[in-house]
Amino acid sequence: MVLHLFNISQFFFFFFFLSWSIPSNFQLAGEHIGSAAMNSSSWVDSLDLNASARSLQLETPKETNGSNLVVFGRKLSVKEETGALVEELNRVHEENAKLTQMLTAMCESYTALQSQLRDLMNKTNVEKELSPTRKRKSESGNNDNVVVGNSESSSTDEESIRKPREEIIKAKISRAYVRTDASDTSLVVKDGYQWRKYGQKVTRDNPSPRAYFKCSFAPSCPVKKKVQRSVDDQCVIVATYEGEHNHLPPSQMEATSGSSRLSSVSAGSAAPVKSSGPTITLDLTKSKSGDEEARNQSKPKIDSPEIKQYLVEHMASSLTKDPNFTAALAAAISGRMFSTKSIER
DNA sequence: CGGTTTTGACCCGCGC
DNA sequence: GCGCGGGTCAAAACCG
Repeated sequence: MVLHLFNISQFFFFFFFLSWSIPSNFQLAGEHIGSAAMNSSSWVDSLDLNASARSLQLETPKETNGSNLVVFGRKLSVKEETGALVEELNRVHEENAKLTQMLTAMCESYTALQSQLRDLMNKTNVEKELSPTRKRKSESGNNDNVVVGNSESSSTDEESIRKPREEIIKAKISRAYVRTDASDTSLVVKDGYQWRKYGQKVTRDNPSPRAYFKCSFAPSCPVKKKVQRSVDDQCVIVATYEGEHNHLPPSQMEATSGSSRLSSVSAGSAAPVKSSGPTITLDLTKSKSGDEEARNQSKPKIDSPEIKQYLVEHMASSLTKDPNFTAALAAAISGRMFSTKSIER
């Protein structure tokens, strides 16, 4: 019975710890989610789950001590327990702060590395894409964005009047390169969003067809994407995104189970068939301010109640999937029921 | 039955 | 003006 009391206190301690530690972590995730993309929630999960597991583990010796006191020592043990919990809480909080600090440093170095990589890829891409002859205006428009969107400011008034909408869209063009199996003919890039294919064309400069997609939330969401295999390397799919989503991904969980994924989600976890190697993904934002755009895309979203709601739900689902947690929860609840019954007597 | 994909037709800008 | 080529539309087919 006392053992169950300890369990229930662990249970509440766990939630207290969770509610204390989560906001700081989430805020941190919000600061860096632009660079870390969708991975941030996963480390938040693992961090908290590990911490909770550790806290449970650390308290197990007390159970044996408490069980010796049985009935008349209950009040005393609860007091001791409270003191120990406060102590433990302080310790865990300190540890959490340290971890947060480490994480911040890690995220900063990650961001720096990513920007370096982006610069490098932009350089090589500009060299590569400026060499072939450009016939179509739409493609040259993309290249204008490669040259850090100079055309937007330097373009003539006539042009801007003629195609104002296009200019706006061009300002938000980004590209993603996804490595897939060459035998995989489907032009599917799983990026967490749902797309509706509305056309396919064989272009002149590339034997492989180009597929045109609109966001499934269209017309409320104006985002489009073009997907085509690279001329140089048939294993590489080039996805060109136009515009910004004004909503959350329908299911970010689905995005992690695809054959080829955007962002740096671990490549080997759930891609049994199609991926021939590690998925190399580079978000080459071609607009004037690539980093700014990435931040703008992420920052307002992480602060929005939808994201918070999603993270809470994600957290809850992760917890319920954890057998240790469910076992502890069941034990705690049953323990609570038994203890209250015995107190009533 | 509703949503998605396919695919030929159409539109539009550009170069000649 | 005409042809070319990229982008889009929309009806039919397909699918769960």
